[in-house]
Amino acid sequence: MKTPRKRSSRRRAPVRKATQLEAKLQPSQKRAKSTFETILDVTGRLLGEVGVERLSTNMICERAGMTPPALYRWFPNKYAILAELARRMTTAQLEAVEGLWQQRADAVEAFPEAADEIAEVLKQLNKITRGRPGGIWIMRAMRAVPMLRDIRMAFRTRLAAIIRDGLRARGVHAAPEEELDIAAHLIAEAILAADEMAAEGPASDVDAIAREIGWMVELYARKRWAPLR
Amino acid sequence: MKTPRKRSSRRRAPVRKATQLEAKLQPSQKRAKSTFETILDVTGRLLGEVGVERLSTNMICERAGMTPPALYRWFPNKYAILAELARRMTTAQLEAVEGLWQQRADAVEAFPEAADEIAEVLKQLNKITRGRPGGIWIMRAMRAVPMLRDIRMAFRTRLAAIIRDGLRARGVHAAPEEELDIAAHLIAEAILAADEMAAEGPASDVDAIAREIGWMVELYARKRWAPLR
DNA sequence: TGTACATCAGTGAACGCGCGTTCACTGATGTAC
DNA sequence: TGTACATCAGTGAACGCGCGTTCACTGATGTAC
Repeated sequence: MKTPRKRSSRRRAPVRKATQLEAKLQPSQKRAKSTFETILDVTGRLLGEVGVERLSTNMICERAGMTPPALYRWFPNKYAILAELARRMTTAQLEAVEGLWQQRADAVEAFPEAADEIAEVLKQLNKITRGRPGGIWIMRAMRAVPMLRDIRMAFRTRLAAIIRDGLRARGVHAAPEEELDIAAHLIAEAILAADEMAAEGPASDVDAIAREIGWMVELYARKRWAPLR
Repeated sequence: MKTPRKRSSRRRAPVRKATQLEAKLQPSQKRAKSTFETILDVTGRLLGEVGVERLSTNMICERAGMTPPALYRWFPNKYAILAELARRMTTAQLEAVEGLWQQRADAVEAFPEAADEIAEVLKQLNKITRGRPGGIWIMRAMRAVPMLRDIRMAFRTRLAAIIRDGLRARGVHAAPEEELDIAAHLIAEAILAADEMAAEGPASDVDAIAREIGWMVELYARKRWAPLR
C-alpha cells in the first residue's frame, strides 16, 4: 500500500552535505584521460544546446557514448563537471591576460597605447570564450549558478588585481587605494560584459567591440584622477 | 434557453508545443490576485535561496501554502513565472531610467553633469534590483536561462536606445551611426554589470560604484569622438 | 433586500518520467619476473 | 620475451525520489432578479 503524500505545512529541514566540486581523482591511463576529456567536451557542447537547468548527467553519458558509472568514477556530481570547465576557462583567460600584460610591462610607461592594449585583452579573452565548446554558457552559468559563483569571484578578483597593478604601473598615483580598487573591479566587470556581448554576435563584431571597450577603459583611467579642465 | 453546462473531459493535444511564457489569464477576483502575486513573490525569494536550477513548482507551492493546480491555473509552467518576474523588473527599470532622462532632458545641453546623471541612473536601477525579492537572481537568470534571454535582449536594446539618443542629444555628432550604436550597447552592458556588482555587496558600496561608473561613461562619451590632445 | 446559481479559484491525490546516483560485476591495462 | 596477476576503467541494470503536470472535484465569489 501507498502512503499518501503529505503536502502543506511540513517544512523539511534540508540536511545537505556540502557538494564536492573537485574531480574525484585524476585519470592515469590513456583511456581514462580520454574519457575524462570527453565528459568535459560533451558537457560544454550540451550546455550550449539545452542550458544549465536542462543539463543532466544521463544526457551527458548518452551523448558521450558511455554509461553513468563511467562518469561517476571521475566526477562526484554534475556540478563538479561544470566547476572543472569553469576553472579551466578562467585559468586560461587569466594566463592570456597575464601574458599580454607582462609582455608589454617594460615597453609602456604611460597610457598612449592603453586602448589598444585593452582591445587586445578583449580579443584574447573572446578567443578563449568562443574557442571552447559552450564557452559563453560557462561564463553565463558562473553568474547564475550559486555553486559556481565562487569560481567567478576568484577570477574577477585576480583580473581586477592585474588591472589595478597595471594602472599603478602606468602612472595612476593620485587615486586613493579604495577608489582604485573599485575602479579596477568595475573595469574587470565591464571587460567581462564586453566579452559576453562579443561572444553572442558574429566573430566580425569582436574587433569593433574591442576598440570601444579599449577607448572606454583608457579614457576613464587616463582622466579620472587628473584635473579635468 | 438554458444549456446544461457539463464539464467535458476532453483530451489535450499530445503535441509538445513551444513553451508558453505568458500567464494563462489575468486574475480578476481579489483572492486570485493575491494568489498570483504570492506566487511571484515566493518564486523571487526562492530564487535567491536555491538558485534557478533547484527551483521547482512543487517547492514554490509548498512555500506559498497552496497546491500545484492553483499555480497552474495562472501559469502554464515555471518559466512563465520567471518570465513575468523578469518582465516586471525590466519594465520598472526602464521606466525609472526614462523618467530620469526625460526629467533632465531640457536642463542639460552638454556633458558637465553626465557623470552625476549616470550615477543617478545606476542608483535607481540598483534600488529596484535590490528592492525586489530575488532581484539580483532574476537579473542573473536572464543571462543564463535560454528561455529568458529574449527578455534581457529586448531590455538591453531599449536601454541602449535611450543611451544613444541621450548621447546624440548631448552633442555627440561626430560618431558614425554604427559606432555609436555599439558604444551605447557597451555602456548599457557596463551599467548592468555595475548594477549586479553593486547588488552583491552591502548597500553602502552602491554610491561609490555609482560614482565610478558615472565617470567611466562620461569620460568615454565626452572624449571618444573628440580630438584627444 | 435575500438568494439562486453561474462562474471563478482553489484542493486532494496522484500520474509517468527522467533525474542523480549506486551496486555488483566484467573487461582492459600495465608491470614484475 | 611471454605471461600471471594486481589494479584500473568501464558496463548492465536498476534504485528511490522529486520533478512538472493533470484530473475530478469542492468551496468561494459575484451578480441577476
